[in-house]
Amino acid sequence: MPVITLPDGSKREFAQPVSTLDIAADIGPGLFKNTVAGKVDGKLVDATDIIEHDANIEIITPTTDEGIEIIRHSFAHLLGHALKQLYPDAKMAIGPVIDNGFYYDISLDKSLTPEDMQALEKRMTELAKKDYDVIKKMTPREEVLKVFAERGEDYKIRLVEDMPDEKAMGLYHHEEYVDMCRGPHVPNTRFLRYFKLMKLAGAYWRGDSNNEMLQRVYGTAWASKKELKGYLKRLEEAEKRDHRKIGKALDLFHLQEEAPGMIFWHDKGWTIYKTLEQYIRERLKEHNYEEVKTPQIVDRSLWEKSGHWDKFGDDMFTLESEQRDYAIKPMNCPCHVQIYNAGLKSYRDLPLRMAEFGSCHRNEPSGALHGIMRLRNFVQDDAHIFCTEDQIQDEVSMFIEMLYDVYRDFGFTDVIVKLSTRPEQRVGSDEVWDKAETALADALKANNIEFEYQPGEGAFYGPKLEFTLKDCLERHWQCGTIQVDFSMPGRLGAEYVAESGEREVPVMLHRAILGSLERFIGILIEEYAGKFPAWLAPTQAVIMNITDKQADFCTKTVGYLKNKGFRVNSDLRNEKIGFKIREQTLARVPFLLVVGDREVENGQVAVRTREGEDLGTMTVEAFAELLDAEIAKRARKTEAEAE
RNA sequence: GCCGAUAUAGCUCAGUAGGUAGAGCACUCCCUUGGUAAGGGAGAGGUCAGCAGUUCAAAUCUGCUUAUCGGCACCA
Repeated sequence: MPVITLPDGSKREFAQPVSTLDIAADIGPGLFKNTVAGKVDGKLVDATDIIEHDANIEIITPTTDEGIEIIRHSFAHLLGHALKQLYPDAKMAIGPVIDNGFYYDISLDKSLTPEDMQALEKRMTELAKKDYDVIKKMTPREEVLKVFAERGEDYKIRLVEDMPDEKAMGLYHHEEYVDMCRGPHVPNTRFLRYFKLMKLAGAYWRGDSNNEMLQRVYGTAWASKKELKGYLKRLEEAEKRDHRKIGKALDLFHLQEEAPGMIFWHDKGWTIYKTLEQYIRERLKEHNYEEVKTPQIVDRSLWEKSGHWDKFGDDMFTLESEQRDYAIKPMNCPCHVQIYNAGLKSYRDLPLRMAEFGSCHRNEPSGALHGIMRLRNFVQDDAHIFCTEDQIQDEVSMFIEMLYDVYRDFGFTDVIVKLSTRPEQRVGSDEVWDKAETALADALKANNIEFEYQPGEGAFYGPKLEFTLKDCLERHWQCGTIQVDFSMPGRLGAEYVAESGEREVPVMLHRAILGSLERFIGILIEEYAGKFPAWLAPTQAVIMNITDKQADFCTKTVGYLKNKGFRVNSDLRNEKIGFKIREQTLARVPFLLVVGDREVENGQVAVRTREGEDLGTMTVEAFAELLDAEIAKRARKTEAEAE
């Protein structure tokens, strides 16, 4: 008879096999009511699954991470239940859990509309309120196939066919609706209360664009009303940080129909851009990079040699002139190899670090464009390091340090790092790949950086590290990267004279810290919600007068500060000071300087931050020092803030 | 590229029984010279994304095109 050990170490013995629900009931009615599922010897099971042997049991309640995940998963079934009632012709595909919610992919001739989504939501609520029991039945394979065949669930049958070794599947009966799942699921729909259907979208069956497109319904689900409301509120707040909205509101840039995927930078946005570029330039100098500039348009033959014409031909912008084919460069590396090749190189020249703020054009699929995060024309803080195989690890390690140092200046602490390893189609021997992958991993480990592997996701020419940042809606964007390339130097005839006197082919490391400057600025806008730290702010301070009488003093002060290299403006409009403060605050200017008769008399300015903090009155010289100090801090966080 | 939605003044948005457009903010002018998040008044501003079609009549209905948004696929 099973002896059950609970997480606190206490043991209970039962006269016959029991379920997690039975155990919960034995402990108390409150726990019984809150039992979503069980965890038997570390494995999640349905609350009704029978435990026959001695085991360690944990009871999963809605307030745990596992509990809410199960609830979300069951919401997918509830959506299926409602969908099949409203649209009996729908064929159900998959309905998994995702961050904050769930979705279900279905096949249906009719296109679902937002109104349909409301009706679905209503039906789901009605069904859940019936508090019906969800019945799990382990069902033999043949019967499962029969059930789904009767119900016309073609996709479910294909899913069963995907699991040739499984003899039986868990079928979950939601009244007349049946779904298949590994589980566990909630034992009763009373756990399914706090949710909202969020959006409709298309999605390819099995995630393959060669397959038909299904309709996907997304929902969010939570264990309590408070959490649901909190999530929706967070979403709403996050949307206010959208770089497209702020970019327009702060007059940073715009895009228009005539140049899809390409930016028109306005003065203020371009100021940020230039500051960023100049900053990186300083870092490059510190790390012994040389900077070059290469042509925008290059003859087809070079792209054929590099392999891009074959592999990415359709994604390049091409043009023809005087019976020659050209491509607008989609990347800088082949051009950098041309510079490397100009003049014989010795092993003494390596590592050779060649940087360029290279403007690239790629004809991205229309559906991929996204604000300034994904463009058809962008500039990378690109560089290529030509080195020997033995130098790879040191170079990678130095690069990682440099990258993190830069990211810290922007206040980024949450960086997702991925190591993509050899894909099926690749160049180079396994031995060299081993060496390169190990070099990348070791460099990360040496810097104490957590990372995840992405097996098979490397480029055909070598493995790569990706440094990914998140936007306001938690979408991931790759920014920094370093990639080992065994292929291109050889293809383009790069070589150096080794110590032995023999000619050898160097390895090439492609690397970028910000990635695309445009994307990085997009991320920054969302990270700061438009409140750029002083060193990046397009306007660092605005000086405003109370009445016309102080206009001259303001103009003089602006002149003084501009002379010192600060980005400062005056606001001398015939408006009340409250109005000007409001406007400049909304424009996210970090420092607002107010000048009235009192200040003029003492040769001072009254300083206020955009957060509304009063820094008191001070001399213009004192303010210049304050601003200098603020700029020098960049956006680095103190240790406490970084936590 | 695929599925769906959207496109109205500089900006944010109203405008459902088809009858040649409206608000707030911004802008211009006038009054106001006022100490830390909106002082008052007047005025100007739109080929309703583009192109076809239906109709006596189209911002409104239909089709196509373009762009944008949300996903999917892609991302050298």
